[in-house]
Amino acid sequence: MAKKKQYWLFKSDPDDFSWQDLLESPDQTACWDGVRNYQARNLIRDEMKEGDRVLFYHSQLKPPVVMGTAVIVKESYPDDTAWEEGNKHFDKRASEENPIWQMVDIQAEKEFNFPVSLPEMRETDALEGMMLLKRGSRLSVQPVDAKHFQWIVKRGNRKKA
DNA sequence: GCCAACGTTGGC
DNA sequence: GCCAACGTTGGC
Repeated sequence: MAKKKQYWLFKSDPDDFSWQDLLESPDQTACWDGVRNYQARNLIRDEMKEGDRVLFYHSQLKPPVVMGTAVIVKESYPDDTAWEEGNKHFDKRASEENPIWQMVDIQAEKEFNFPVSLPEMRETDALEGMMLLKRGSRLSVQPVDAKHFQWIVKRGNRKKA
């Protein structure tokens, strides 16, 4: 059953995992491990499909920016870092039999000519209602409307002067 | 570095 | 099941 393509935004603190880290990964592909929030987990487990496109967002920067786009290349499977002793995201309740947490793999698609900044997005009427722009929105993986995704991609990929 | 918003924990 | 305390996220 063909499903309509969906769009997402993945946040990452670049000190933890950056766009550059993704580009330097084998096949420019990495597993998105360490998500420890149920709402995010449910999106990963139930909603994300191979071929869905992703905005790769650097949080914590001044200003924060969307760096480029990626594609989901592997649908959800257990996040084994959850039961890896000493891992930053270790969860003592998790095990191979009861993984609790899930992850997907993403592959870099295109680096923007111009990273699109948060303040720039905030002042854009066309992005009205976008989850990222809502006050107190901390969800680290979140759905993005197609029209919002397309605006950001167009903006990021515009030709350099 | 500050702090608001949010999710989780744990006592009752 | 409520809710206060706490820890974390993340913009500023």
